[in-house]
Amino acid sequence: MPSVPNEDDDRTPSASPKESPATRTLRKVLPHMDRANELVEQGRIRAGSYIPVELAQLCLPYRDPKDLHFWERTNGNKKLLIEPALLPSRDGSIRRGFPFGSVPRLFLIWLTTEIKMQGRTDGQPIRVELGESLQDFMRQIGLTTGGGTQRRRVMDQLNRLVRARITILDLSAEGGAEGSWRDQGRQLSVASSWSLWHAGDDDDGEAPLMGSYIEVSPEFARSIDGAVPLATDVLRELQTHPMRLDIYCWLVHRMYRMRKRESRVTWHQLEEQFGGNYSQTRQFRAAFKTNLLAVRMYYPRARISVTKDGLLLRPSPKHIPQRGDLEQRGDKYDIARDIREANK
DNA sequence: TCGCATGGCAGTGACACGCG
DNA sequence: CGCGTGTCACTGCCATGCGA
Repeated sequence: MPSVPNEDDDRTPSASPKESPATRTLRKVLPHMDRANELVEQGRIRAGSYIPVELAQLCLPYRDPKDLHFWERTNGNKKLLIEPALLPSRDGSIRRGFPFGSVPRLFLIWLTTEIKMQGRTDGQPIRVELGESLQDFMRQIGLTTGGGTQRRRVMDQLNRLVRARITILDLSAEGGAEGSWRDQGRQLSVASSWSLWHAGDDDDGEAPLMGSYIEVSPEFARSIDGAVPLATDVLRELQTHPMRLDIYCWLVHRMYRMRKRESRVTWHQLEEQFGGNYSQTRQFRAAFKTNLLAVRMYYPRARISVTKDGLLLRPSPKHIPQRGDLEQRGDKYDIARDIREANK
């Protein structure tokens, strides 16, 4: 990522010049505008990746939840529950860890896409090879190749994701008489078995993922029916922002499935779905608006308005044009309109 | 109640260096 | 030459506190 040189020595935050909210929002999202317009202009918004519907609606942690016993997110009558992975160390000790950040999100998308490409529907176990090497794999999921730090992080997050217990609860189950109630849900854990080489265990330090594979759990394999199509080029642009990845997947899915004339989502609902652990709703609101602004640059035809109460969604052309849809080219992004809305 | 300023913490990327 | 490791700067998420 190119870093913008600063004229003054601004390592001391107090020395930074005063910025209006609009300027700050602009500074955060403007780098995306040219790139977004380029992708739309060149017709490069096309399906190349997929994500299961449940995971487009519910979010993994942005940061390490550390010692939490479980992680939960709610969207309408669906709840995502993640129990931490139990991670073996070389010395035989076990530690707990949640998958978090961009890596597991991108990996889930990559995995879903791989399964879809295999096109298997015979119900037999699906085995996904993780690539010739870790670098190869990282290129596939759009992570820039870096040094050993990056590779270790990816391996760590893969282990966390593969071993974590993921459950989708259905909260719509009606209550019975005398206070009785029904609990309904299903497992969505990623793998039923796996074989992962750890970089540190390699004798020569080469090709740490050679021979690594994941056998996809039947539940996860089933979840890719009707998976949401995403544009790989957009994912690459948003990859360093987990919240933007979540908003992008959710927005594409909502517009993909939208049947009603309009749909409203309150700030409370958005916070339950996307919010990290903000202590105040207004803090979440500010962060969400900025990130939504960045995402909308890649989906300029999404008819979405930010209101005092939340979001107002209207039926929109699909993000990924399908056969028969009109070409998206030529749709320029109206940044002025969205800056106004983001600062409402 | 809300917007805003400020700052801490943690994750991430770039880079230099050492090693085989 | 490729990989691992450590360091530093940058960035995003989030908290605290103040004033309108």
